[in-house]
Amino acid sequence: MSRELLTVEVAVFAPLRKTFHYLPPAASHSAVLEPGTRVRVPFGRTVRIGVVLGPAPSDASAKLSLKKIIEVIDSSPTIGPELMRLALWAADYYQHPIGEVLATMLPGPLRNGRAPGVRQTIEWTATHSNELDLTALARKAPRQAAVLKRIGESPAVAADFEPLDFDWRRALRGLEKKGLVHRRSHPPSMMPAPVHTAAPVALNAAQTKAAQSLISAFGSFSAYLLHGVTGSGKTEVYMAAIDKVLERNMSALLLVPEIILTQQMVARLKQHFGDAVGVLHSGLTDRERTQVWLRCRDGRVKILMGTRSALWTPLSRLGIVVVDEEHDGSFKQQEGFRYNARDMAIVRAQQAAVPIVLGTATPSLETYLNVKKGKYAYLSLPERAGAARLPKIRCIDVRGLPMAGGLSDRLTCAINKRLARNEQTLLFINRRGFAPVVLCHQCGGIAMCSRCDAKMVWHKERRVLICHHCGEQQRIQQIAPCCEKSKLIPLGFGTEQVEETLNKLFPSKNVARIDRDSMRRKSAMEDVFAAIGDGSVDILIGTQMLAKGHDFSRVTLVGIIDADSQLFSTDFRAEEKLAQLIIQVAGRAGRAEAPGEVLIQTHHPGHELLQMLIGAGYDSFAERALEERRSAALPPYVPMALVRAEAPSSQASNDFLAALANKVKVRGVRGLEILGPVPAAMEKRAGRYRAQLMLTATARGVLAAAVKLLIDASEDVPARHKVRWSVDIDPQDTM
DNA sequence: AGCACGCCGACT
DNA sequence: GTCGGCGTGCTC
Repeated sequence: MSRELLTVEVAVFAPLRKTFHYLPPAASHSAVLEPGTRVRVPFGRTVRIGVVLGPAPSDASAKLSLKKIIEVIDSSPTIGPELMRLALWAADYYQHPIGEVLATMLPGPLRNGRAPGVRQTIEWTATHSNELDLTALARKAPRQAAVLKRIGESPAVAADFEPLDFDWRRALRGLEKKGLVHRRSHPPSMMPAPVHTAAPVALNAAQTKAAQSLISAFGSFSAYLLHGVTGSGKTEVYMAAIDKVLERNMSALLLVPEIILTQQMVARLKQHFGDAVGVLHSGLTDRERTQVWLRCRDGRVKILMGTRSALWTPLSRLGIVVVDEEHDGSFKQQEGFRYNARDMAIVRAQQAAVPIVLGTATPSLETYLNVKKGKYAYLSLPERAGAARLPKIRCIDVRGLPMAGGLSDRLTCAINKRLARNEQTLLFINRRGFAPVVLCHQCGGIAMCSRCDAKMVWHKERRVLICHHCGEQQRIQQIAPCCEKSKLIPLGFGTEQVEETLNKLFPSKNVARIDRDSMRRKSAMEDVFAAIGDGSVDILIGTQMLAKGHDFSRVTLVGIIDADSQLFSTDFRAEEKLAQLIIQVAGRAGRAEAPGEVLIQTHHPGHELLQMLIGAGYDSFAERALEERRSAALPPYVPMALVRAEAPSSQASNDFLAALANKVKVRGVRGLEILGPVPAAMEKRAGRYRAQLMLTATARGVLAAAVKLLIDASEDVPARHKVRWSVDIDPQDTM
């Protein structure tokens, strides 16, 4: 074999748009250097981790003096052929360095070259050695007794003890010492395979039809929009399809937006599928994440439910992909490797030749268009399960109405009615804190962030002013040292203020607030949701955080306190997002027999979007919005890319982007439109000045070529080191 | 991204 | 005379 054949091409974990060639380590045989294998390599003066892409092209390394791989970390590829293919596709589509793409795909420890240490699973068995006296034990050591009771007849594992809200590990140690239990550990692969015994999911006619369509599509790629209002039972359709996937001994990938808010779905899946369910979300430790990843790869997890990054998890014999709430913006990663997990899920399904279903009550305009073009099949669940009816949506024209702390008296009146009937109310305002603007009565000054073009938000409870963009905090006293005795005047209102108003208006009622500030304690969320469930909360006030996923069965009134700020945003997706929010929150009301009502406070009740949405529904709104996008030549009709730059000076960002734009313009790409450079909507953020270049094109290929050209051209722009810049393909927002 | 090389200002 | 500022260039 020739020497060249042994050299391999490696994607080093560095943000470089190049790959590097290495010789195998002395002791190694080339056979183990398959694509996807992790290696430790000398890189400059340091050592880095990288992934083997394949044999190096024979001519490429001729004139280079090659270094040797220090260590081949894996005995078999950590990134299998399917995910390697997806990674290469994504790196090309998003024009992102392949090394960084591969690095983001892996859980932290694997990214750092740690060996995938498989944790042993420990099983606990009761010994029953000497007919123990349970009542005596219960008196002396109630916790140990409770743990022992859990073990019962069959061996128990950690998950069985999780519901116990005390230190059960300690109790187990105690029991072990007494010889009442003993442990046995085995590698997970030795654990008995999870048996799927659940009864079939009960479906109504529409659900059955939808599930049947998915099931009949098994074995080849096809995409579906499952369009169903909240409460129409999309989850049952997924579950019924997944049941059939499991019957074929295949696995399922289920992507969701924000898992903390989808606890109900996790619970239902676990109840139905038991141990075959794995969950990945941002709350896990590195270790937990790696364990789930390994369990998926080894086929122990058959149904993986997770947020964005779960997309990159290896699953043996993938049978179906589900993206729930596909319209949600959180599927798009907003920094680094800016991929859209929903779009990549389509590609993954395509490459794996399996069906994919996108579920939502409010399809994104991208998905709508794909249905119209016939690229996605349309499945709908028109009814709400059970007797529940959809709520009425109405505007409150607040012009000239008396307002208290953001609440019009008409809204207050509606809340009062619910309180009298012992029903719950849900109020939304997309601003945390007490007041978004603070004015000094003495000098008229408005508290601004020193590092951003943004106003400081008053957080009354914490007695600070906070910048919501960079996190900077100022103690209240510091804002206007010249006017120490001055009264501060709050302008506008946030969740804290609305909460205060509600407490004043309804002193005998319970008001709960849900936003990032009130949920800082880890168990806060569970506590509040429990309180809501048992009816001890009368009014709930919160940010969008509240709009996702959770069902509140006793809510009959939803109030949107301020729709106006989103009606007139400069971002081209703002209206779409607001429409989705309104329909999504409407889905939170009136689940049971009691019909719900949605009230939107606005100064512009005649606004076309609101009229359309309320009068004709989301579909009509979407048709109309698509028409506007078409005439404005915006996505989804044209592909778009954004080049973002930030630097310590406004000029540096601007000059750099202008230089890039010129380099591309000189080449005269046909069908390409370059807008900018323009300053970002909030130019200064965290002390850096931001600007952007917007590229649109008549076709994907044109856009891709232009972006490639631009990236190549950046090499000869001397100012490139003065700015931090990135390419964003299919940007979620253009601010 | 690191990391070092390299050429100009204030210090034990 | 040095220590260190961050501009520039490279990493198989």
